[in-house]
Order: sequence, then structure tokens, then C-alpha cells
Amino acid sequence: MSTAAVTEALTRSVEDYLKAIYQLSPEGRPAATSEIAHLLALSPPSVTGMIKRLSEHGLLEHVPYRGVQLTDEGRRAALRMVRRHRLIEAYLVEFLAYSWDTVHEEAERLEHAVSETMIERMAAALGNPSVDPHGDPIPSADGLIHELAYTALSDVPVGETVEIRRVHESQPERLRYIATLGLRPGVQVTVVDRQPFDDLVTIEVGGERQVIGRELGHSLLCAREEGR
Amino acid sequence: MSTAAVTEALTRSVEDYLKAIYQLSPEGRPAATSEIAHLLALSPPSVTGMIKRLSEHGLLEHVPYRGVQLTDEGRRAALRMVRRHRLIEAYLVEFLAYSWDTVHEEAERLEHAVSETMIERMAAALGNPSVDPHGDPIPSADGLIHELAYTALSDVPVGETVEIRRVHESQPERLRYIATLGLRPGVQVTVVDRQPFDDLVTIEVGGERQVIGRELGHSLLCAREEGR
DNA sequence: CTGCACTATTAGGCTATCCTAAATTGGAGC
DNA sequence: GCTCCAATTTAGGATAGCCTAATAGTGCAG
Repeated sequence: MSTAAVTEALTRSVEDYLKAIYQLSPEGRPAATSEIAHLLALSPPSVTGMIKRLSEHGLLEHVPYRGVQLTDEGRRAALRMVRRHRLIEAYLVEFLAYSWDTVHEEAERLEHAVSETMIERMAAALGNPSVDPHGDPIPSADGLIHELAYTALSDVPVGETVEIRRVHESQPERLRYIATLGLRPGVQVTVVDRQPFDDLVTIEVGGERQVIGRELGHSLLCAREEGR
Repeated sequence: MSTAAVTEALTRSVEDYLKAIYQLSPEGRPAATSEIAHLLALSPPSVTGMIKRLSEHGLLEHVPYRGVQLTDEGRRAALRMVRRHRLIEAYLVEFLAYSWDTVHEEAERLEHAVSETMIERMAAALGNPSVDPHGDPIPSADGLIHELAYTALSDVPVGETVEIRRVHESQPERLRYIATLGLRPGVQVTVVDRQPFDDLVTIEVGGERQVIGRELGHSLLCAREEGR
């Protein structure tokens, strides 16, 4: 049953597909061929082909023309990759002086190469952290992930002060920009104004006022009135 | 000319071939197809096929039926892999509690995945070491390697006391055995007897007597009468 | 100087993964 | 209920690597 081990090693490509599908739909809603193709920068026919193979191997369920969903086994493999990726990011930032805008690319390659042993040693060296440098939760070794419900900065009411908990972004340029604004997990931010359209919000952070656009506002996840 | 950068990234396989050829003949003597095949656990025809591709790419010179030699460019790429491998081994032993019999396998995969940046960060964290945990020299970032002339334990005269400097072995079981004998770089050993055949030597190390066979005796490289 | 035992190469195939161009399908809009 | 567009899948092809079986070259023994 679902506890059955993934005996044969998965290829790099397969690991990438599974992780992509998980990221497109952590809740299990079907993911579209074109979304997967876009995320992995591949052509749709290539994705269809791989989907077929993965379905045969029982890693996902495919309803033609409707999309794919991970099976339990596929989900387990995907979460394993997410754990690896996030722990590697955390390790590189903590011990090898990486900044959060450069870790992603390195982790993207290492996640396929590192042994289970090494991952657990890194986790131990870090004190088994529950989140990575972006605030994203790290699945446990047995495949459990604890997603907290945060509010996007774009949805925070005017006048409220919140704490940034998670920066959901992997593009280096954007992360660098976010960093220059002084925004990172743990920082307090007050929403002082909001435009009627385009989800534009004005915030105050570290004594400075900044205008945040739609995309950024949706990437910055905040905790409201915690323990207050 | 020879300073030309290897523009396109090499594949994992290509990197393995180049490293193997370098290891079979660091001095540049031609390496035989069958030796390469044996070292990489591949069939000879596969090796011939790859040799053809690598020659076309200018990474090695092939004289049919006679063997291959690395070109300057091929040698540079090979030394780059050797540097990576040995630095990774050193890093894992120093910071992630690996023992010298388990690092090889991990490094074998990581050497293909790690960025130049990460390699240099690891080197810096280690204080730019000149040798790895087995005592093997680490090529510099610009591709220079400083091989010291050591004497194999099998060739040390009876009665002499030497220091083990390098343990040239990658098989875990053998390394574990060597470790149980108390043999590792830096240890003092006295040769107390020698059999007429099979290069059998009896040594005294840490107050204990041990008999060392031919293969082991050739893997243990020693420094004689240093600074005496 | 010839034949034999290796070693090396060529021939022919397979799998994984990717691509472009050509069908096909599902559902929105009339 | 039919048409048509966009999304998807099928068709057909390429490349990197690897394999086994068959052929060819090398060099030593007689």
C-alpha cells in the first residue's frame, strides 16, 4: 500500500516533474499539462509523454485532457524533494554564506545529488529547522508538512501592523529587490494606504514608506495580530 | 589556445570519463580502452564510442588501437573534477561527520552538482587545504597539482620508521580495515620484518605488530627520514 | 613470417528525454 | 445544438549513453 518504498531510484527529470506538480497544486487539485510545461520550461508534448510514463509507474493519475494529480507515492516523492531543497537552502545560508537570492539555483542541482544521510546530517547541523530562509515550511523526514495559514500583504487592512513570515519567491532579482526594501521573514510592517486598483499597498517598514505592487504583495505572507 | 575556456558544460558522463583517464595516467601515458571500461564499469564498445565523441570535442587524442591521452583542455577539466572530489571529501569529513570510508561515494555524486562558488566556499571554510582526508593532494583552482614523491610501505627497508602520508584507496571495506589497524596519514610505523615473496611486510604501529600484504603495502605511501 | 589470442572497433539496437508539426478534443458562445 | 479556439495529445524525429554480437588490428610465439 501507500507505505511501499520507492524501490528504484527516480531520475533527475522525474524528480523535477513530481516536485513541479506538487508545487502547482499542494492541495491535490489537478495540474494542467501547460502549467507543468511552463514551470519546467519544456514543450507540452514532452510533458504529455512524461505524464504517460509516470502514470504507468503509479506516481500520478492522469485523466486525458483534464490534468494530473499525484498519487500517494508520487506525493511522497515530491515532498522528499521539497524537504531536500529547503534544507539545502537553509544549510547554504547558515554555513556557506549564501544569500537568499542565490541559494535557489544551487539547491536546485544539489537536491538531486545528495544522499539521505547527508540531508539528515545537514538537518541535524541546523538543529532540525521547521522553515527555510524564505520562511517556507520544511517537510519532515517522514513526509509531513505543516503549512500555516498566512495573509498576503495585499490583503492586510489599512492601519494594521503585521509580521512578515514567508517570502514566496524564487527569482533572484525579485528577492534582491525585496531585500533592499528591508523585507524578510520576521520583519514588522504597517499598511498605511491602499490604492483602489491593482492591489497597490503602501507600507511602512523600518521607518520608510514603500509602495508594493500586486505580485509582490501576494508573495509576502504575513501573520496578523499574533498572540495579541 | 590552451587557456580557452570550456564553454559548454560537460555532462556527468563526460566528467567521469575525463577523471578516469586522468587517474589511469596522471603523467600522460596513453590509457587503454579496456582500463577505462573497467574503471567505469562499462563495456569497451561504450568507451570507444565516448572516446570518439571526446576526441571530436578536443578533450583527448585518440590513436586507434593504441589508447587515449588527455589534451590540455581535457586535463584541465579532469583536474577540476579531482579538485572538486577531494575538497568535497575534506568538507564532509570536517563538517558533516563523515568517516573516510564513506565520503568517496557521496563525493562521487556531488562533484558533478556543486557550483564553482560552492567549491570555493568549502575550500575557504576548510582553510584551503592542500590534501584531502586520505592525504591525496588537492589541485589548486587554476589546475596545478603538487604530487609529492612517497615510498610505498612495501618498499620501506626493514628497521626503518616512517610516517604514513597518503592512503591511496577508495573502497570502503578496505579503508575500514586500514582504519582498524590504526593506519592513517600522520601515523608513525616501523617495518620490523619482510617476507621474501608477495611483498609481505610486518610493521609495528601503536605498539602492535601487523602483517601487511602486497596491495595494502602499495596503497600506503610513506615519508622516510623527514628532516632528519 | 604466419597464426592465434587478445584488445579494440564497428554494426545494430534499446531507453530516456527532448523537440516540432499535425491531429484531436472539450467547452464557451451563439 | 453547432462551431471554433485553445489546450492537449499523437506522430515522427533527434541525441546521449549504454549494450551485445560480429569484425578487425596487434603483437608474440613458434
